[in-house]
Amino acid sequence: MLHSRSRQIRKKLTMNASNTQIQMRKGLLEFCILHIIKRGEVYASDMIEELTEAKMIVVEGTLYPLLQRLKNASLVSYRWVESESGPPRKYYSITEEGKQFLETLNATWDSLVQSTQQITSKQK
Amino acid sequence: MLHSRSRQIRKKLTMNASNTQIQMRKGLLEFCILHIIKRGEVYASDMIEELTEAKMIVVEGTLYPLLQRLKNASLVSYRWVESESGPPRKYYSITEEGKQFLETLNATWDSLVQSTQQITSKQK
DNA sequence: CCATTTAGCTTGTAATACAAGGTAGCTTTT
DNA sequence: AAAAGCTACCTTGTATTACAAGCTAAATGG
Repeated sequence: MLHSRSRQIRKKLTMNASNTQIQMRKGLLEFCILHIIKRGEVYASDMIEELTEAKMIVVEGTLYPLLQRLKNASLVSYRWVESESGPPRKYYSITEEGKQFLETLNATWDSLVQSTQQITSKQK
Repeated sequence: MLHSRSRQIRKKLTMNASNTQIQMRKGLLEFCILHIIKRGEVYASDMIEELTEAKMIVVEGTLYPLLQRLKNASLVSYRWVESESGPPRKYYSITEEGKQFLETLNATWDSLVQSTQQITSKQK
């Protein structure tokens, strides 16, 4: 077998609180990252820091592919910036297209929160 | 080829508002369905009706597997009930375990909303 | 030169929603 | 009674995303 290196077998997580959090987070990260980038040029570590402060967990293996998707969709752009202490960094900015998309995401999120509110607060 | 029957090729949807809504909804349906079932015995069409009223779109192909997952996790149970106009229905109820799980989901959701609020409302 | 840190990236897996079908029971129409 | 229609439940294949667990390369410090 080619990939015989010990990759940990992930436990099945269906219907478990930790998995539910992961599932609920799907799509939300994209929204949050766009908001963070919109506030000003940032690179990956800045983003992770901001998200962590807000208790929104994200790991690098999630963030980098997400940034690539945003870039491919022309919602963000980046430029290389030399660092004073380490390898160069990709600093991201939002594009006009990204700002417009973010507007629709705001509406999507608000609508979703409202729907959920309506369903979960309804009485017998 | 065995499955040569014309199954519509789904358009790639990455970074598109409609897909984002789908992604954001992930995990949320489970939460909403548990809430609906907690309020009293219901069958699939009742659930779809309630969700649709709240503008939370869901199709049967999503709902039935979800109900099976909830059942397998012992979070809900069901009994067959004869209908006056059509085939029998599965009426679902929440279990004790389901109620407890729902409590943790409430916390997960609240926390997620708060994190998102913090990130998306922050100023420069 | 070598170890460490930092930055960016890749691969394989798992979970969920959806599209687009299908089967079977019951009712209504012909 | 047969055909047509509706209702309820279910299945299969695909797409998307997040995660675990790795990797490479640049810069720094000893």
